[in-house]
Amino acid sequence: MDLRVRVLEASEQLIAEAGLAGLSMREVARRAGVSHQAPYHYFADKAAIVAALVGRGFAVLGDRLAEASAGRGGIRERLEQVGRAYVLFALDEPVYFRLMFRPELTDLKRFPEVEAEGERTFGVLQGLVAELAGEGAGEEEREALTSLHWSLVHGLATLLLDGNLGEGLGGRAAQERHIEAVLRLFGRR
Amino acid sequence: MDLRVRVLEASEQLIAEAGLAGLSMREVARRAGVSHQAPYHYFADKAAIVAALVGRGFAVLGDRLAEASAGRGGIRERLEQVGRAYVLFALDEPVYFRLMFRPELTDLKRFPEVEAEGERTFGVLQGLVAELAGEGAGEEEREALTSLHWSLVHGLATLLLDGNLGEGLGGRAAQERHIEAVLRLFGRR
DNA sequence: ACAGCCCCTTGACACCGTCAACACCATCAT
DNA sequence: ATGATGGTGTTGACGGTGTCAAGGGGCTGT
Repeated sequence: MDLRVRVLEASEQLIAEAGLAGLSMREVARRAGVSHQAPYHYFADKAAIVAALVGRGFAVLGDRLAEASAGRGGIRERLEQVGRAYVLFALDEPVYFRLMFRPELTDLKRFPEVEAEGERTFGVLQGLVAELAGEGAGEEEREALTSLHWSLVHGLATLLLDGNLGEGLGGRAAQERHIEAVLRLFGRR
Repeated sequence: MDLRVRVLEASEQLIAEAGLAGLSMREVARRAGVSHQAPYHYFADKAAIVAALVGRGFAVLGDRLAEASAGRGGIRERLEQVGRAYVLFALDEPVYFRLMFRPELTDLKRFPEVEAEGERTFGVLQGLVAELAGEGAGEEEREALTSLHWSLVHGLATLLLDGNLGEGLGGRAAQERHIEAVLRLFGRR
């Protein structure tokens, strides 16, 4: 099989096992069954591996958000669907989600195509918010409304993922109920 | 001067200059003007240094939140003040803020007193939200309301800090205006 | 004078990311 | 058929890291 994808898969698995700090070029090579330099034929350096994973993450999240936003219902309902999809993505794919928002690992400016993928993903939310704001809204208000929605789901996702929202939210079921409660509260406005 | 605090200050400065990934035990020792093993007399390992900084960060944030929550005005106004203080803390002390929510660096369970400091800090927000919810509210609803508020400000802080909210928010002034706009939007409910 | 402790140093080890040089092997033009 | 080429992988080295182990020097209390 293509070494390139083997490297990516080994990296993902390694992070899942040993955490972000445990990602090691040499261990990845070992798991892929090649010498410690082989991965360098496909990735310029460690940051490039991370960037590739981040790109994948953005793609998957983008798809999920697009799917959620394409559902039936009014703008508010669809926006809530997108928010739910965002938070659930973080819980489903903790490795990707964490990687995507850990700028000290990648400097995405070095990888413009990944950055572009990120903006495409973000665009889904942005478009929906613009629709909600209506034609008459000024740019500033639209931006604030976007930040409001994004901040809420992003904050909820990260806090939940890092276990900061109390120990009562141990199981997946409790987390999902909590997400629903928060979204419902937010939607009542 | 106490080597312990010199180590902490060198660490903080080093992170500010070289980023979280740039924090190195040996470089810290070098900057403190001691041998590479001297810091180990005060900190068991690298994670212990980070934990000490995190504790400091929680203390400072806790003070700021307490101050903000003690102002005049109704619950809603004070809650907004607390939210503002939270986001501004992230912008004022990016090193601390980032450290505080990067669990792969510390495993706070190893440092219960730091964890406790964090919970104390969190308690400020929690208390205020409880007041807002009123006596009649159930535990679940109170928790959801807490998460709602915390998620919003936490998400806003992290997205702003990582430069994810668009390039137009380069300067501090623009950031503060944006924060106000988002908080105003959120408060209108 | 001497034992003990605190603070610190020196030295080693395994591991890391990455540069440089080389080996293999399929492809392809001659 | 041959020889050059280029993609794919190797081995080896370098300087850096975190941390363990051992020792050293100067107070302090006896």
